[in-house]
Amino acid sequence: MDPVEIKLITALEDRGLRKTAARSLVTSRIENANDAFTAEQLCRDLPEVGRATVYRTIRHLVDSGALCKLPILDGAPMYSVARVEHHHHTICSKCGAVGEFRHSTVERVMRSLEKEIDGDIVGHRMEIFITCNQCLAKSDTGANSAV
Amino acid sequence: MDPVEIKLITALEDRGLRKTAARSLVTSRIENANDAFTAEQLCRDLPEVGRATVYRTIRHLVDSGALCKLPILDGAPMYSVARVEHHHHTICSKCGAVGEFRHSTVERVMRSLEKEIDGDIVGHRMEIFITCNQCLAKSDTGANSAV
DNA sequence: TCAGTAGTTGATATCAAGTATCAATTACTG
DNA sequence: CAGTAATTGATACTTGATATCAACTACTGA
Repeated sequence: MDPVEIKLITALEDRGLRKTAARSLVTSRIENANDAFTAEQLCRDLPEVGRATVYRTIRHLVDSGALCKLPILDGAPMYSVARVEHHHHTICSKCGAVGEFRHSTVERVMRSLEKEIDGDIVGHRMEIFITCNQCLAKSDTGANSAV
Repeated sequence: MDPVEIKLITALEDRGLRKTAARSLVTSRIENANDAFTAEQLCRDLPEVGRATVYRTIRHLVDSGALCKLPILDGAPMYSVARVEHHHHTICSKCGAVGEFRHSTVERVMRSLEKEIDGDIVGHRMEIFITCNQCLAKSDTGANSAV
C-alpha cells in the first residue's frame, strides 16, 4: 500500500478510468522506479504492455497532475511522480538525475515580474541544472574530471 | 545592415565556418522572421535550402549562442534570436508568441537556492507562461473568451 | 449469473522531427 | 587557377509518438 501507488491509481480512477491489469503494471512500475524516466524506458521495462497503452497511461497521469512531464533539450521528455504540489526540478547535466524542490522565493519573484511582463501570467516553469553530489564524488576520484 | 543579421553571420564566421549562399538564406530568413520559429517552419519557408543544411545551420547558431533553443511540451523546440545575453522567456499559451526578459531578481534567487540544493548549480532555465496582450484584446471582443 | 455495452488493449501502420551518408559541388588558399 | 577541404542536399534511416481498429475486458443492471 505504497502511498505513491495509491495516488497514481486514484488519479486514474478519479478521471473515470477503469482499473485494468495493464494500467496496474504501468503505475506500479513507475512507483518502483522512484526516479525520472522516459516513455521508451517504461516500454522497455514492460514488454508485456503495448507501447500505445504505456503512452496513453502516461498521458492520463500527466493530465491528472500525478506525473510531471519535463521537456529535455535533445531528447525525449522525462516524467517524474509529482510528490510536491507545485515545484521545480533539478537536472544533473552529467547523469540526468532529476530532483524536485520548492522554494517560496521563486514564487515571490513571480509577483515582482508581473509589472515587467506584457500580458497575464498564467504559469511558470523553472529548471536548475546541477552537477549532483554523486557525480561530484565521481569526478573527485579523478574518474572523469574534465569539464 | 541589420544588426541582428550581422550578428548571425558573425556568429558563424567566428566558428570558422564559411559564408555560403545557403547559410545567408537561412540567417536572413531568421532575421526577417523576428519571432520564434521551429526548424520545420524554416524548412518550409526555404524550400530552396536542404533540410539537412537548415538543421545544421540552426545547430551552429545555437552552439554559438546566437540563437536560443527552447523546449516546448508537445512539439518541436522553438528557436529565437538571443537579443539579451542571459535571459528567460515568456510564452503565450494561446498563440505561442515568445518574448524575452531579464530580471535581476531571478538571478538573485539562484544564490539563495544554493543552500537548498544538493550539488553544484551549473545553470538554470525559466519560462513564464502568459496570455499576451494581443490574445487578451482578442478575448475582450468576445471572439474566444472560453478558457 | 450473465448478457450487453462501453471502455480498453495492442499489433500494425503511420507520422513527425531529426540525423547519417555520401557523391557532387563550392569556397577558400596559395 | 588548380588543389583541397568544407559544404550541400537528396535519400535513407532512426526515434518518439500517435492513429486505426478488431479483439478483448471491466463494469452495469436485470
